[in-house]
Amino acid sequence: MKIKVILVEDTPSLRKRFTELLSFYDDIELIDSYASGEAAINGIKLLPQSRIPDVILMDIELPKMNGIETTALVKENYPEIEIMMLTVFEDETKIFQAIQSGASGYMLKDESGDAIIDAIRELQNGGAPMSQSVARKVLSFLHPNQLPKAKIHEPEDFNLSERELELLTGIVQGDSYTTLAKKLFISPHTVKTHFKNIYKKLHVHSKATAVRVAIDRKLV
Amino acid sequence: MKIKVILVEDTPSLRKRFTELLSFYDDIELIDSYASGEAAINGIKLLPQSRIPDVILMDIELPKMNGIETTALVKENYPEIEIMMLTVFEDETKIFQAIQSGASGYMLKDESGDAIIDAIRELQNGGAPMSQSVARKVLSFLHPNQLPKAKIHEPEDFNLSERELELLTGIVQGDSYTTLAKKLFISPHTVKTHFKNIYKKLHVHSKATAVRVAIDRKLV
DNA sequence: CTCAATTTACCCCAAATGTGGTATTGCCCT
DNA sequence: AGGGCAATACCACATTTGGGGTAAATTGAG
Repeated sequence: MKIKVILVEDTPSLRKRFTELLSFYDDIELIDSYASGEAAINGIKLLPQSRIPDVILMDIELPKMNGIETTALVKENYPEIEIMMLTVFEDETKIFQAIQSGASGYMLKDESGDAIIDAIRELQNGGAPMSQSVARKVLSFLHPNQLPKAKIHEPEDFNLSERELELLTGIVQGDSYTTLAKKLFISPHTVKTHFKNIYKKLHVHSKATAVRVAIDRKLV
Repeated sequence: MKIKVILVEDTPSLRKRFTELLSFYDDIELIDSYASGEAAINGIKLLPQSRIPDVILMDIELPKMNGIETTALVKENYPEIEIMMLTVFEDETKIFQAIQSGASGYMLKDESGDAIIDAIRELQNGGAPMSQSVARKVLSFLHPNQLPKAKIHEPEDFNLSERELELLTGIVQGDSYTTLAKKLFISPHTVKTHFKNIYKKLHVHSKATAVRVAIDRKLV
């Protein structure tokens, strides 16, 4: 029995690449491909029972309804379909949301064709294929004490300065004032000063609430 | 440069199996093997800098000090060593604790030799190799809809009691121990006791991290 | 009924945090 | 040249927190 696959990808060149890739393997059958989440949702509805896919390759960065929302919708109606996210980004938030929405695989688009094919098979087989760096980040979600520190910010139009955000990120990741001071090569006094200012700007009075606000407002 | 590996495994037959396995690959060098956590801790201390391993293969089921405790100790002193757990069980609690203790790989012992070797390479390379079923379970920790499943299971030591969840909700909302005590009509001492227990279950050591974990894992 | 888990409560003490200050340096902007 | 602001650093002091104990009453399952 071939693994029935559906592709959701808006970039024509990538759609072509994956279509060709899948056609090479005779244990895999590409049922259909769609350029948007809406099209996929509607398209799958029209399929006869025998054509319901086993696996969906889902681009995260889709126009309008993105891959994460689409995944949530698909899983709602077809919980047995396995979904593999495809993306160029290894953004922690996206990874986390993708998993929450019901995806069981998360591969970066720059993986080799072989890796993608293997991942499809593994997914079908009950596994959870992830690109190496993604797997590490997933573990880090469960590992409060040493979360990855990467995090590159874009436009900082907020009240908080760059530095303040850096400090805030630190405490969200569980650092104490002193460890934060060591990490940033500044005095613990300075860290305290920064937090006094951060607290004023966020209108909070404790680390715990600062963490809460930071996460809620997606500051970090 | 060969990948320097240390093996911690108490079963002689398995120690033999892995020792032989590793000897077949010339990009991997078995530095030493130990039959207990204590021996490993002491042995590693005596190694010259140049012989500090890159990877430790750690049996979970060790006598006295188990693999999880040993891992935590090793990572405390050598955070750069990558640790791969080896076990016959795919017990959710063990998986969770292993990750918390600092392991980045988790392979079942019945994997093929090739799979183990690939996993060592992947670990060294920044990945997080996991047996298929383990990877699925890891995702399930992050999947809110499947979390209740953990509750059905055995004494999962990360399952907070009703009351504990109530307390946790309090601090996520910014309460201090004392205000929480007033709200719940209990003594501040009791609040402290609860948090000591909550921290143990969540494997955290501060309000800030507790808040982070609570939100991430959708406990509140 | 009995045992285990939960919830309650207290002691002690070290460490971390929150708040009030003041002050210097360097930078951008006008 | 001067004003504003971000980043740095320090002092002092009260409060909160974290971690080590111990131990009671209550509840629930078997």
